[in-house]
Amino acid sequence: MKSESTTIKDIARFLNISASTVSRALNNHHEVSYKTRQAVLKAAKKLNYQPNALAIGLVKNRTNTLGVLMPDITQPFYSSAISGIEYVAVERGYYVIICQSDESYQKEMSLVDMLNTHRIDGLIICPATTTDRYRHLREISRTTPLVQFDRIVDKIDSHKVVSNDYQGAYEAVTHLIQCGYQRIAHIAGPKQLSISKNRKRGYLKALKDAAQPIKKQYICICTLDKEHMRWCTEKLLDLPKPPDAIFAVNDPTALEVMYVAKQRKLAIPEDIAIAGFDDQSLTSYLDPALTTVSQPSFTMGKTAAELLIAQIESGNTTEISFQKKIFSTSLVIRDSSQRKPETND
Amino acid sequence: MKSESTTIKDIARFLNISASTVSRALNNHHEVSYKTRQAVLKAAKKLNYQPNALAIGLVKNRTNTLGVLMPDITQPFYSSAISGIEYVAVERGYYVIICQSDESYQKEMSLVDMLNTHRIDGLIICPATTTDRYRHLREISRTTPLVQFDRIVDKIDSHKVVSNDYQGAYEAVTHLIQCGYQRIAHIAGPKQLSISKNRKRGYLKALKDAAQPIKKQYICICTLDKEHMRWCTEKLLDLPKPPDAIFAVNDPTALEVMYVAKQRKLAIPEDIAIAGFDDQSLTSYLDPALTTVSQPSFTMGKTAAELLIAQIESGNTTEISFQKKIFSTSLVIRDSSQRKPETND
DNA sequence: TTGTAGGCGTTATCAT
DNA sequence: ATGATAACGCCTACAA
Repeated sequence: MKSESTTIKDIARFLNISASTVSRALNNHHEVSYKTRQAVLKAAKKLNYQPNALAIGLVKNRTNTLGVLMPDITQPFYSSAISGIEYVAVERGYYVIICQSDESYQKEMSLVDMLNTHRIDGLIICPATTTDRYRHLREISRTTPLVQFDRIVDKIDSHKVVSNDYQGAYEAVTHLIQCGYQRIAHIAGPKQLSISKNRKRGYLKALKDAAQPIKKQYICICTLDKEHMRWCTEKLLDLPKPPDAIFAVNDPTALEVMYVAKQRKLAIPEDIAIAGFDDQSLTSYLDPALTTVSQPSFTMGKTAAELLIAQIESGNTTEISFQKKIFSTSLVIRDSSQRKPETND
Repeated sequence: MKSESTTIKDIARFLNISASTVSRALNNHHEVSYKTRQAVLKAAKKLNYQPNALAIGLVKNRTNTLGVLMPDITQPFYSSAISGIEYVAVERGYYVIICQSDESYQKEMSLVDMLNTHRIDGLIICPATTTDRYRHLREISRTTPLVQFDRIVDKIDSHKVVSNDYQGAYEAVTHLIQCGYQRIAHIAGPKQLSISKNRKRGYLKALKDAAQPIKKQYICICTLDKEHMRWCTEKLLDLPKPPDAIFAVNDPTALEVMYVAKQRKLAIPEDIAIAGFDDQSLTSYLDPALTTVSQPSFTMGKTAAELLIAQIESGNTTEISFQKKIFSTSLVIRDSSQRKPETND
């Protein structure tokens, strides 16, 4: 079935010229006569010629292909970032191979391997929640330009693109405090993730700055499994003095908090306020609409691709100075955190 | 940067044997002594050998790679299908290249081209809304196994995987009728899409079977742009006799209907009922929770991959008899369509 | 069991 | 301006 694709040799034979001339004509090498170029292009069209990227990659040692490895492409934050990556990739003549690790360290490693094997020109990666060893990153970064995205490992040298998780969390929690909530809990992400650490730091600092007590039992470390998100929520709500607000490490978690709260017939935001992180597209349609920290995911994706392509095309001549781009977040205040919406109106 | 990857020649030199022996050892060719195989494997590990998929693909004319081309990977229906595809692909030793057309015919064509150029072994495709010519499909299907997914073109020979759109729509509209709604409108998808046609047919048949009048002004053909979804809703609600229920061609559309209805302070489902199609993950969190038609997207993806791989591995010996797998849907009744929830309790 | 040689489709170098 | 040739990394007859 895959047998009869035409090659430059076929074109050459068809026109009674050499394969190298055909190759040159196809690649706009200036040293080929207008006439032959036209003939070649015409023949190529007629014979339905499709270049073989494998062969080209083999000789050029370049594939014009970027790898993108994300934990879960169904999450709007990632899919929006992917759109941003694709946007600049296409513009710059690169193809994109998208992969998802499903938050599995094993799958992540095997995918990095396959991407390496496919000789991608560069990789944008956001590690899985379960990834706590980084040899695969360090190794691929020695041979392939790498950009770390969102969840990063500081000690690994590469460009990095993140948002200001610390600041975003700080603002969200400060907002809750200003709304009068007194017992603000936090469902945090796995400890090894940079975003978890930074968002938790923001949470703690906000409490501290407002002279609110920090209580250990109000902080729950979540694996980010759906089940565990609910379990954490239940645990918090079952405390003798349950929290009156929950700041969740991300929107999927906030959603589960809301689910459990509704099941318990708690009024949101009267009995309990909820805030998330990400600004996923549907959060504004929820009841009540979710207060959350918005990240410029599309722009972040674009930036990651730009850094990556720049590094690829730098030719590696000089030592690269790696950049860490930190994007500002913005707090989106909606109904899930405003105890008395529209009273002073 | 991409220079120093080790090849089988390096291993051969290292061990003072020939490259072909190394190749055989690496591929478990039974005619190689246990001793040399062990030595080769050890050396491969030590030198950190990574096979070059380009070279292998070039000689084998097989890449062990499947292409997946979807309109929009952010929609849960598609991303869930992709997960299903990946699930069986990984199991069977295939890699998956995911692409999205962003509902653009141009992008779709150029992506098909690039996938072809990369010599994928097979393709699973769901065409863009704007795709109304199918030469690219017909052409790639002549050289590459193809599975049409969800939105299909009947006249193009290939395996097909769809859900029973007609039946699903019929059941949804019948449900609305049974709930007592009298003026049921339909926001349909673009005419060229198979799913639009079939869901509309189901809508019409349900009205007919219930002896409800079919009114042209209650049917709105939508491009599936967000703006146009809202515009269609506005148009329907502005009718002298506005509908008391709207059946939307998919969940994103239903969401926009809900948005507009809420803006107009219409009570759902008292003033107007809403039903969608897809059962996207967040629809159950909405206010009110959305009645919708659920499709087994993950299983559909799995099936598509299975059919594709079977065709790839059939060796094309005999003429293939193409299958059309039609999956049953199931109606998920939630609050957006039940005029008096919890009254008889 | 192992080595040699040729080829997969393309580009690049060197001639002509 | 064009052609011949080697090379990219790997596999596979065929030969030894």
